[in-house]
Amino acid sequence: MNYAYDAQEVESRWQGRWEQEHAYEVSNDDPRPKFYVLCMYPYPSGAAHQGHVRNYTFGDLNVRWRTMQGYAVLSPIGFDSFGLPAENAAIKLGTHPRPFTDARITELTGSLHRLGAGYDWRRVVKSHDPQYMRANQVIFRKFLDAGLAYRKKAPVNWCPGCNTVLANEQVLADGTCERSGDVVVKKDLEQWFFRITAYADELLDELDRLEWPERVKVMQRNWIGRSDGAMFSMDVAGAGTAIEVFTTRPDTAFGMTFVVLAPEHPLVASLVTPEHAEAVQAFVERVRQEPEFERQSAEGPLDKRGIFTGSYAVNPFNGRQVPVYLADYVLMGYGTGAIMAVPAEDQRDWDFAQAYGLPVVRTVQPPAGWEGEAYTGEGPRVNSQWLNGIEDTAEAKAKATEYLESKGVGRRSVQYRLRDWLVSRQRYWGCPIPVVYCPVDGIVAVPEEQLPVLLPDDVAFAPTGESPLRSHEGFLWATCPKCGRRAERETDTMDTFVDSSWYFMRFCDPWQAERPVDIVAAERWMPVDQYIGGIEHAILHLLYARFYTRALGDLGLAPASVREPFKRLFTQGMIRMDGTKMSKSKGNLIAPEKYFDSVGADALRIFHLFVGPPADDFDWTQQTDKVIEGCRHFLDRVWRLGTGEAEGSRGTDRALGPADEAVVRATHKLVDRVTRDLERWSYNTAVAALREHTNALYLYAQAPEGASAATMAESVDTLLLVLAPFAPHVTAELWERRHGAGARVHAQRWPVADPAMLTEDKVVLVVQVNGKLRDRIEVAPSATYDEVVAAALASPKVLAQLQGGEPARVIARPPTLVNVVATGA
RNA sequence: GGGCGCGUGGUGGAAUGGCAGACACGGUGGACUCAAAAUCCAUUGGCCGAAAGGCCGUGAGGGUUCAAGUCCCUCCGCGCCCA
Repeated sequence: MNYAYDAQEVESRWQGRWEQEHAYEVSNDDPRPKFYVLCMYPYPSGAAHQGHVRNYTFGDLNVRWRTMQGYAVLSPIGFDSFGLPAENAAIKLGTHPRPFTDARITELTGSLHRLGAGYDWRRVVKSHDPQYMRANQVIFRKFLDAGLAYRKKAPVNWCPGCNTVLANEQVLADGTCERSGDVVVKKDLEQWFFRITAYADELLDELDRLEWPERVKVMQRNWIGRSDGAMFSMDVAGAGTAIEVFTTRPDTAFGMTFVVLAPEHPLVASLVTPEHAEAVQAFVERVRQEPEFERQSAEGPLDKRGIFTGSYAVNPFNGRQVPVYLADYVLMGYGTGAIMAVPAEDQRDWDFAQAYGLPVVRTVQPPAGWEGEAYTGEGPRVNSQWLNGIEDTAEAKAKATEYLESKGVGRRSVQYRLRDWLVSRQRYWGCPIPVVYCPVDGIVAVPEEQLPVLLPDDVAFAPTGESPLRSHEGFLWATCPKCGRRAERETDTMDTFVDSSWYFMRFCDPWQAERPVDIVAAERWMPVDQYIGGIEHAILHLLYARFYTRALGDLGLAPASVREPFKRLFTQGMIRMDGTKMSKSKGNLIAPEKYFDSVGADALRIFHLFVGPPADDFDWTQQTDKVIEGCRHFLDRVWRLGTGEAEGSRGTDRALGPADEAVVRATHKLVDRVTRDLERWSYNTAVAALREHTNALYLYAQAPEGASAATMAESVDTLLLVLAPFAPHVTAELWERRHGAGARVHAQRWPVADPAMLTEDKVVLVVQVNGKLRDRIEVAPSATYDEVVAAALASPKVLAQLQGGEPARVIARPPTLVNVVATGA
């Protein structure tokens, strides 16, 4: 291909200059108003892929644009450098994860430089840096002291592929590991947890205040899953024991016709009557083998999924005895592991009742003609004694709860779907949990002055499935900080989501050696004004980071005033190929380096900005290379404008005519369009406006009457200014060529359109008859209602449509539209 | 099963209830050239027509409105989240 300029030469030269000139370094006492732009820091998997390019292009666009608008922009970058792939590679290759990771970071850093992204490289944070590990461990200690970190035995998700436990958030809906795809199994293990549930209400309520995509907020709301209801106990007839149940619908309790327990409920043994013992035991055994996701799914024949225990519970509302069943879909982990079943108002209970021949008692009257099964809508209470007639569910719930409280058998209760965050991982390449187990003192945190607990380098990686820390004598054995006896060191490391839960605050002052977060610097920069990343982090990372920000603030480790880390969030679409996400593990990568070498980084950036709405997924196809070529073609045209090559019939200065004035107006319009498009994240239409203007300037240059040199120069300069955040290298080069050595386009002020120049001197009046376009008439922008109506009714095309008849009605929106309604319409 | 989102030319996509298809990719024609590449210009939703022009057209069907891709209802298909 013959290109108008040498992109590789221009790009590498400007990348060097930005670095020499410290162009995107910002000091914490910069007097300008602050703006914090952050892209989710990458896991260093090697050279950048197209997803990175897209993400960091969006970020850099914001950084450069906001800088030109006069902000002190904090634009840091770091590396999420702990994690399983490095360890798996080490096992496979017989190397160590550290040099492997460091090499990948070097590669990725190279890609980011070649993309031309403007970062404050002094502020780089890496998860595996000893300073960062120390800070992580300091935070862990504080969590432990505050009761936010605790250890308990629990049935946890074990991934046989990763040889470690996983957080609930890392298990997909089909019961497989989000990373390896293996089926996750349940194991009872002692593990470390973070008490994220302590913040459940706040995490839920304050979602409303965030400028985040609605669907991310919905996902978080669902994940937290707050249910308001009541808890109450029911005596078991003749057993001297009671079952505690949680329900969101205490108002329907008169319709309870049975009770269902989770098969692993501790009361099961004492409830089963001798004649049912054998069958129940077999059932419990079978359910234990079922993966949890199957138990929760609505599929499968219900008559195989439950069993009668032989016992009866007493409904405290009406004293009636109802049979007690076990069913696999009731889970011990939610509520109390026991539910009251009201088939009339719950579809799953209805299905169960049908399968086992249990009665149905309606307590909410469905509307006339109701043909459905369970009815969950509003209606008057029936068959419910003192609740009868109440229409409002909230009122009925409150009355039912009051009744339970007055009888001393129950109370109002709020349940969450959200569980505490399991943070232990039985893997090497992560931040060690800084505790030791002393035979006398039990769990003892490693004192702050002994931190960081580092990972030993002299370890052997073998595919045994066991962390090499378990067999490293030097690491394993420690001295109890309290009594000095020999103590065993914790060999579990922290979930890598711990690292990413607060790194954005570390960037504010990564040199702070004493504390994880420098309070003054964080007060200066936080919250992140614009956070950019993938939708796949909608729950995990974004929820953990919100929890951490609050916890650190409450413990005095971060500014208490900062409750939310990310003020505005943008979630970019995925790059897909053949219907799946483009990723290294899928082996369908199209490396950006190839395009850096051919069309250049600016063209690839323009492509990612232009190809569609940034939030939408993009399918990479055979035609994509052509589109990228086209983006380079656009930059070539800008180049020719910038260097004057395109000005074929260069006009001398002369009195400005209508054509020149049209270009001036178009230039103001360009500024207005691009600015508004940047504000609304509509980069594809912004690029369209830039291309449109470039096309217009080409035609202007070739106009037979010639172009005004001054008008041309001014318009091209403005084009370069607003293109500068999109294609930084080529605009930097052209600006310097046009304005002399040392001139910097990115140091210019972002232009502002003159509102007076946004109006046209003529507008097109659209004339419709019965809503159909019939004519276009040029009128003055100041045309009045009467004038446009008169113009429309004078139109021969309108007259032809009216066929001599009178219009029934005329609607006008001067100066652009008239709709003539003919008789009969 | 529930919730949310999305269906627009050959393709990616554009369109505060007011000209559907901006801007591109691809196609077609032309200029330049010995020729090609590159570049530049024109044209490009479908159907009828020599043209002027007309008719149809935003997943399907209905509705609201002077006017619907856009708002409302039903259905179909796809995607995501929760079950």
